[in-house]
Amino acid sequence: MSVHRPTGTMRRRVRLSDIAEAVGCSVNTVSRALTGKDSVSPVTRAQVMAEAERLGYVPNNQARSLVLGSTRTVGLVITNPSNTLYAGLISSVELRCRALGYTVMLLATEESPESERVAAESLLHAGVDSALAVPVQAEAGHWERLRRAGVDLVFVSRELPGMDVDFVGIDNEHGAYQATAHVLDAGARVVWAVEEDLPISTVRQRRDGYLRAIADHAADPGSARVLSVPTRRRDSLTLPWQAEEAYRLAGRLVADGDLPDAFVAGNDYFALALIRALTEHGLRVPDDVLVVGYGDHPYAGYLTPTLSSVALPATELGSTAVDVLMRRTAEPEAPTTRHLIAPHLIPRESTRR
Amino acid sequence: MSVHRPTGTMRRRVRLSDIAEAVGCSVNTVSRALTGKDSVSPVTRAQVMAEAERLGYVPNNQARSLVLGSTRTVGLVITNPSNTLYAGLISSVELRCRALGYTVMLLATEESPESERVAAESLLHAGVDSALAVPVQAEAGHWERLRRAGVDLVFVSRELPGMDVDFVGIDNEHGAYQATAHVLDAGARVVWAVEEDLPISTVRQRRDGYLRAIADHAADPGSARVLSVPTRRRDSLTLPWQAEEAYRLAGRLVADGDLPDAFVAGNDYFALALIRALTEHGLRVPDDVLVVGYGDHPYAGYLTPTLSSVALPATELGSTAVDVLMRRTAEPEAPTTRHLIAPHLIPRESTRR
DNA sequence: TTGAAAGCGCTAACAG
DNA sequence: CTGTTAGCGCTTTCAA
Repeated sequence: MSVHRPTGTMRRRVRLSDIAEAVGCSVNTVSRALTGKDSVSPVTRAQVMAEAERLGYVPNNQARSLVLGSTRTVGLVITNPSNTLYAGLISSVELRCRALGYTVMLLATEESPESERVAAESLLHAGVDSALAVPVQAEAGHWERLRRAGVDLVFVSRELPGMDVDFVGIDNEHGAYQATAHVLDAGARVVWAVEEDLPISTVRQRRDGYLRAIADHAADPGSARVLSVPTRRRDSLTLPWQAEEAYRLAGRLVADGDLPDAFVAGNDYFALALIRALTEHGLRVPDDVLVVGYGDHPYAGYLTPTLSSVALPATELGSTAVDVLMRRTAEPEAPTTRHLIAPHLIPRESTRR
Repeated sequence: MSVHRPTGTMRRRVRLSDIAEAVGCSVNTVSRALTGKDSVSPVTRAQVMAEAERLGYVPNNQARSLVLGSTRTVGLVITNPSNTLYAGLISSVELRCRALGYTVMLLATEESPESERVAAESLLHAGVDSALAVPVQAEAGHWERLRRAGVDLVFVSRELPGMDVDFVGIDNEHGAYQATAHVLDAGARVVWAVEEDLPISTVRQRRDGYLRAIADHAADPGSARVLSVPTRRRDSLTLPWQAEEAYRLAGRLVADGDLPDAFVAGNDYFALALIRALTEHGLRVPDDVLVVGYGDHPYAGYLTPTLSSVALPATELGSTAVDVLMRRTAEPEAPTTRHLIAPHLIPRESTRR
């Protein structure tokens, strides 16, 4: 522990007027020179630039935002940064926004409607120009209010039924369809789906995809069954989601001798937990039961057995979302759009017969 | 696709003067009433509050920041949001900041020094009051500049040698020591460490811990060996870090018949890749070789074998970091502090003899 | 307790 | 091409 001392001189922040004084012109001219307006003589501009550089001028964004009426900030409301998909989303959104000269204000809701309402409120206070949100999907009042306040909004990953808002998501129906068709192709006759018990659009879409694949390909469509895993979060941020619950679920099924030929899991955590539970009861994957995951966690290719899973293009999701947001800002009256990005199945050992 | 229409009236934002007019007092009185100053009569205050509520007043933070000279924003500079530890950090920092009335501005550097410099610049422009950063650890010039501009700074997770800055991190030396001592206790005689080839403090600390444990407990200290895995990122955001490289490394070792009794991995990805490579070559974990991971990924308890790993308290890391930051802001001249949070080993099957 | 006036740092009109 | 003037919405002196 040493004594803290501000390194160097802790001088007052440089303002336009400082440059103006140094150069010998008006504040206004400095402003125009710096913001690249053409109504400045080359020589004056050069002087201003040089002086700004020398003085280490950093524009005051508060002042600028105040007069311009725009903060060049986009809000990013995420349910859970620890979810691989959303972690990737955060990265790509930040990257794209920065490239466009926007700043990202991050809010995490942890799947709590209350927290989400507060988050929307924060966005309003912060004066963001626009926002990207993965809605918790309980209420929509705060989102409506945000838009009414002039904040452009785009929903990502999950959509809110009644709301006429741009949406960028993943084609989960297709993803689940692929996964299901895949295990059916691999010879499974009875295939069950395991999903989160959250009332969100992604879960519904996956279920639809699963059911459609069963209807299209299964020998006995009546064997379809959707198991719901309790996912109500109890506490923490760092999470084995409700892998624990999926694990218990599988344990019960095995104990009851009630098993399908294959499981289509709603996420990789579930898949892993299922495999673990099956393995502990002496069953083998893929020999006795096939398991497909969803999300293609970076771990998937290194597990034993390696896990077949549906890869979700997080990066594309994020960059597309930002692009859509920018387009919306540019053309507020344009028709609402809906983008679905196709995920793709990556077959590995867990479904190999 | 339906036509986009701003829901409801897209009215002008409500200002203090609107409230003042409605109530019949001065703007100034409204301001005092709203900010809880005591020099306002109870009745006026009530009127103001009511009117503000009715009109849906939202303070303009740009204006407020401009005059107050504070944005109540903290910058959070992270190398990689997809890293489990940092994802947890993001959540907990956001949570704590929000509770304190601060907003989080997120920047991701992707381990690039150049990107980090730009990030620091962005913080300056955005006018954050303070910042939390996981430094890439190449240069420090931009951090110095940030502090000189009056931005309070706290390094998280990794520290920068020469800089006299508050630090909140994990006691990796201790973590690696525990992991190493654990496998030694479990009967391993030759234990090797596998680390990332990044020139960052965490890697160095883990190596130190490993070496100290070997010196303390190993039958043959000369058998110590530290393997470095190339981690230079080539492209993407979604990453199996360089699990691939670790996998190759292990493959080569097996091919050469050059194996220890146990591996102490620098992260869980490495551990998983090692296990996979060993398994593919007919070796078994833990029967033939023990493997300990680092980070305790939520998956760890569901792998086969379940993975022994060192759990890192991400939540505590984040909340402590914010607390330290706030303390620094409150007392700019206080001595620099250094907090180390203890991680703890979670023994599982991969090291069970 | 309240109001008038000034100003945070910047940009946008409008003259010159 | 440049300077003057005004004002973004808010808080803070300072009088009344």
